Amino acid sequence: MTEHRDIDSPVSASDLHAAVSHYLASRDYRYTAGRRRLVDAISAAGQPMTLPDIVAAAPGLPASSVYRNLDVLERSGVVNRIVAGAGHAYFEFAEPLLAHHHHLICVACGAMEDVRLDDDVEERVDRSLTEVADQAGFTPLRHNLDMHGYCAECA
Amino acid sequence: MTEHRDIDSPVSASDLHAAVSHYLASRDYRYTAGRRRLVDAISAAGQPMTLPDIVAAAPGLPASSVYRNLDVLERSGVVNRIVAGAGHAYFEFAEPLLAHHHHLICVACGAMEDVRLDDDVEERVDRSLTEVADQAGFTPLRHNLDMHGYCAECA
DNA sequence: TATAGTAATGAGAGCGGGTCTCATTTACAC
DNA sequence: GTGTAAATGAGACCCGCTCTCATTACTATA
Repeated sequence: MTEHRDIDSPVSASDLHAAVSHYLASRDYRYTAGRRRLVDAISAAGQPMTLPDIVAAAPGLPASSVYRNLDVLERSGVVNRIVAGAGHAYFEFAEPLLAHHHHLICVACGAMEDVRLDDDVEERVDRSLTEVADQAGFTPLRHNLDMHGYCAECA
Repeated sequence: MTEHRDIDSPVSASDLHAAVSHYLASRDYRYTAGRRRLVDAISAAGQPMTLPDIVAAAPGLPASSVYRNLDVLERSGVVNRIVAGAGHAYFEFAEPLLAHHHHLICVACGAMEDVRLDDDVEERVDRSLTEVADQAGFTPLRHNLDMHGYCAECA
């Protein structure tokens, strides 16, 4: 299982399990074998995965358990759920475990690729959004910036 | 049915039907009574609507016809489908009929509000994204920038 | 105005991603 | 060890959405 990561991770692979364990423990969740296999699969992929991707990477895990544990991991801040369009949702590590980034989403085949923007662009977007949110009495948690189009293969 | 629009529309209410008719005709679609009622409902709401919202605003329209006609309107570039998370998708007028904008999405109640950012921020985001897309051999169509958090009522 | 021919409609069955239930198993606390 | 609570797995279930198909409404041509 090769460790491949398009986006630099702030957490080294060796610390990943320790970090996840800590996140889970802070919510009184246990870091069981099944959840460890999930984390391994997502870590090895290095890009957003659907449930079939995950099951393919960790065969034998029943769908109901995978969905439930992805939910637990999401609730604990370990994983983000990306609902891009029709079909399956995508999952990847959440921001503390993976650097802030965005997605190129192919409207033809659904492929999803991680990309980073310049820090100053990020900063300006964040400032602008926060300002607008304030005016609306909205309490920001995170923003979500995706680009939709055709990937290299579908273009 | 009061005409209420959070985001300024580039198309006046009186021209709306003419514009929609033109978009549909360019795809060899007809502007039928049912589709006209859909457009009226979305126009009156002035914010993204789910299917139950639309049926409530235009009672009597069967769900299958509404979904099919929303699909036709989307294919013709009249309407955008916003898949924000679990539950229903949201629909609103597409960019030529509604100024470019983004969304504040409440993670608690699912409410969705339209907001605009400064033009220069938009421009920088677009330039930055296009650059990154080019490097990946990705052909951009549009970008999607949403803020997730708690709305004024759920905060 | 009659007549095709084609698009649109409505009702309901069907699909599929995701969730719930519940009996069983596993892991932590004492 | 023992008691208690969490986690698991299998499958039924839910629900947003799409498909099918018979019927109806347009539209184009003569």
